Amino acid sequence: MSSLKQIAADIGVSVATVSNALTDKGRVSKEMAARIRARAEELGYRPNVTARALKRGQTGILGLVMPDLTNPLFPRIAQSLSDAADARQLGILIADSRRNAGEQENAMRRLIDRGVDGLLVVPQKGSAPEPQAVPTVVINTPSDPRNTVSADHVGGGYLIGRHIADMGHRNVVLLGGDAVSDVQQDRIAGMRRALQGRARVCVCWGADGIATLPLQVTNGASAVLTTSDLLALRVQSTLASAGLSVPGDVSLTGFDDLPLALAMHPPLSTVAQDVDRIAGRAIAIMCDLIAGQPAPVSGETIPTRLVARQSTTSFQPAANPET
Amino acid sequence: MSSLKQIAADIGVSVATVSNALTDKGRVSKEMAARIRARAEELGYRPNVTARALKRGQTGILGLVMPDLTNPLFPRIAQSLSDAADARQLGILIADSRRNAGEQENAMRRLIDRGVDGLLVVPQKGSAPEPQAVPTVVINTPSDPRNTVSADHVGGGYLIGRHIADMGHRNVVLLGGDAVSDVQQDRIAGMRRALQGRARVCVCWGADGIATLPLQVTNGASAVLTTSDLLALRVQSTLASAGLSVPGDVSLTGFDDLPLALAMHPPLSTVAQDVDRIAGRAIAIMCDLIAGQPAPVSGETIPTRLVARQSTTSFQPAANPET
DNA sequence: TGATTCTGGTTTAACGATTAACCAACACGA
DNA sequence: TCGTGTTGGTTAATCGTTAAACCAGAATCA
Repeated sequence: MSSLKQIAADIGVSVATVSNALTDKGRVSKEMAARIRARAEELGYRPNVTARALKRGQTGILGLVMPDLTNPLFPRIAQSLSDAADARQLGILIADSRRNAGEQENAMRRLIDRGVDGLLVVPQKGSAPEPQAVPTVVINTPSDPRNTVSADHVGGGYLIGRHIADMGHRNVVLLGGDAVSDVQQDRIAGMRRALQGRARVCVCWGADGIATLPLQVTNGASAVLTTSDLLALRVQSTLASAGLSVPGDVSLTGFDDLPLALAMHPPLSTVAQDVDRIAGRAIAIMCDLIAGQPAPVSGETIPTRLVARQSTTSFQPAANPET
Repeated sequence: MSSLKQIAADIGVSVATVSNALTDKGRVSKEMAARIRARAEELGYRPNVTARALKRGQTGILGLVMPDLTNPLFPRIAQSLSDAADARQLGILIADSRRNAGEQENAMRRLIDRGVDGLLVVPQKGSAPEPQAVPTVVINTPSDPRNTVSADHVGGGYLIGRHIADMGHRNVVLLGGDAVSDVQQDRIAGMRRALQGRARVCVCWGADGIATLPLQVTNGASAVLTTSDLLALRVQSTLASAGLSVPGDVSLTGFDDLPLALAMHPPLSTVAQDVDRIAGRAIAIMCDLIAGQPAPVSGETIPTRLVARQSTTSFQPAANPET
C-alpha cells in the first residue's frame, strides 16, 4: 500500500511536506506540490483513514441503532441517512437491537466501543435509551422528551382524521398495532383531535382489535384508520373474508406510504413522512453536536403529507343499514 | 478517556505490561495482572479500536453494498449479516448504490477507502462488480459466475412450479418484474423446468405483462407465478379490478415471503429463502478469505422452502369457460 | 546595516496499542 | 562456581497521519 512515507521517499522530501501538499496547508511551493500530487496520483494514493482517525480522535463514522431492522420503514430511513451522511464524508455502521431494550443498550455500547463519533437512535418502543458518552440524535416522535427530530406523527394523524371527517364519516374506528409505541399513540392522538366533535370514535389495538372490525362495520362504522400500511392490508383482508369491501362498505387508511400502499386494490390512502428531510436534519444536527454546539433544547418536527387515494370515499348514507 | 497509559501511570508500571496483562500474553505475575485488571475495570477501560486497527492493519469492519436499500428484503439480509458479523466481533458499514452500476463501483471504493477488511456485495441487476483490492463476497444467484453464496432461486422456482403442476394447472403465466435481473431469470427458469411438459407456459415481464393478465386468465390461464410478493400483490389488484378473484379464478404465487404475504387475502403462497443461513455462510466465507484462505472455486447454494398458503388451489375445470 | 518577515521547507512529537528485543534477578543442575 | 533457564518485567520501534516548533536563506524595511 502506498503511504505518505512512500511518496516522500520517491520524491526525496519529508513526509510532513507531502502531507502539507496533499491537504493544501500552504508551506509548499507550487512546483513541489504539483510533483507530489502527480506522484500520489500515479501510486493511486489514498489516505489511511484509520491513522487519520487515531490522530484526529474522530473516526468519521456514525452508529445507527434501529429497534428492529425488519421495520418496513427502515430501508428508507437507512438509505436517506446513508445519503445525507455520505454528503458529509461520514460512514454509517449499523446495529440492530432485536426487540428488547437491553439489547438496545448493548448495541449502543458496541458501537461506541468501535469509536463512532455519534449515535443515531430510533428507540425501541417504550424504551428510554440512556444518555451516552457520544453525541446522540434520537429519531422518534414529538411526544418523546428525548426526541431530536421526527415526523409530525400527531399532525399526520390529524391530516388523515380531517380528511375522513371532511368526507362525512361520523362513525370511525382507529386501529393501532401496539399501544406501547409512542409513535402510534401520537398518530392516534392526532386522528382523535381531528375527529373531536365531528364523529363518534372507537380506538382499538392489535390482532384482537382487527377481529372486532367486521362487527363494528356492520354496526355502522364507515371508516377504519390504522397506524400503518401493513396493518391496513391486514384489515382489508379480514374485512374481505367477512364479505366487506373497501371503500364500498368502509373507507380504510394506512400510514407511512410504503410501496405496498400503491400496489393494493384500491390504492391505499395514507400519510407520507418526509424521510429525506428527517434524515437530512438528523445528520445536520449530529454534525453540529460533534462540532461542539450545545444540544437543541427541543425536538424538531418535520411535517407529514396526506396521500389521498381510492381507499377512502365520501360517506354514503345509503350504505347505512339504519335508514 | 482512559488508555493503557493511564492505567500504567496509576499503577506505576509500563504500558507494555498493562497491554500484556489485559490480553493474557503471559509475562505478567498473577497479582500484577489482577491489580491491572481491577484498575481497568474501575476506569471502565475500553481498548481503542482505531489504534489497534492501525497497528494490526485490520479494522474489523466489513462493507455492505446493496443495489438499493429500499429493496424490501434488505432489512432481513442486513439484520442477519449484522448478527453473524457481531458474533465474530465485526462491524458492518453500509452503502447503497442507487440504481446504477457506476454508483456501485463508487460505493465499493468509498468503503475500501474507509479501510474495510472485506466487501459484501449484493450486485446491481445486470452489473458485474470489478474485483477489488479486498476480499469480496458476492450474494446473488447461482447462475452468476461471481456468486459466492446465494439462495437456490432456480430450485425455489422449481418448487413453486411443481406445486402448481401438482395441483393440476395446465395453463400457467410466469411474471417477472425486470428481465435484466439474474435472480428473477433464475426463478423463472426454475418454474419453467418444473412445468416443462406438464403445462402450457407463457412468460411476461413488468407492468406491460401485468396489464395482459386479465385477458390471459379469461382465455384460460389458471395460475400466475410471480418473482416477488409485491408483484403478486400488484397482480391481485389488477385482477380484482377486472373482476377476477384469487384463488377462485386464478391461483397466484409470490416470492420471498415478506410480511405482506401473510397479510394478504388470501394469504399468499410463496417461496422463503433462508436468509440467516445465507448470511451466516457469507460471513464465514468472508472470515476465511480474510484469514488468507483461497477463494472457493464455486458458489454455495442454500436451499429454499415452499410456503403453500391459500392463494393457490387445485385447478377447477368447471371454472374453464371452454367446457 | 541590522532587525524583521516571508517562503519553503525539516524535525520532532504525538495519537493508543502491539510486539520484538532486551535485561535483571533468582533458581537449578552439573 | 559457572553456565542455563525461567520469571516478570522494561525499552523502543512501529502502524500512517498530523501539527507544532524550528530553521536557513532571501527579501523587505527603517
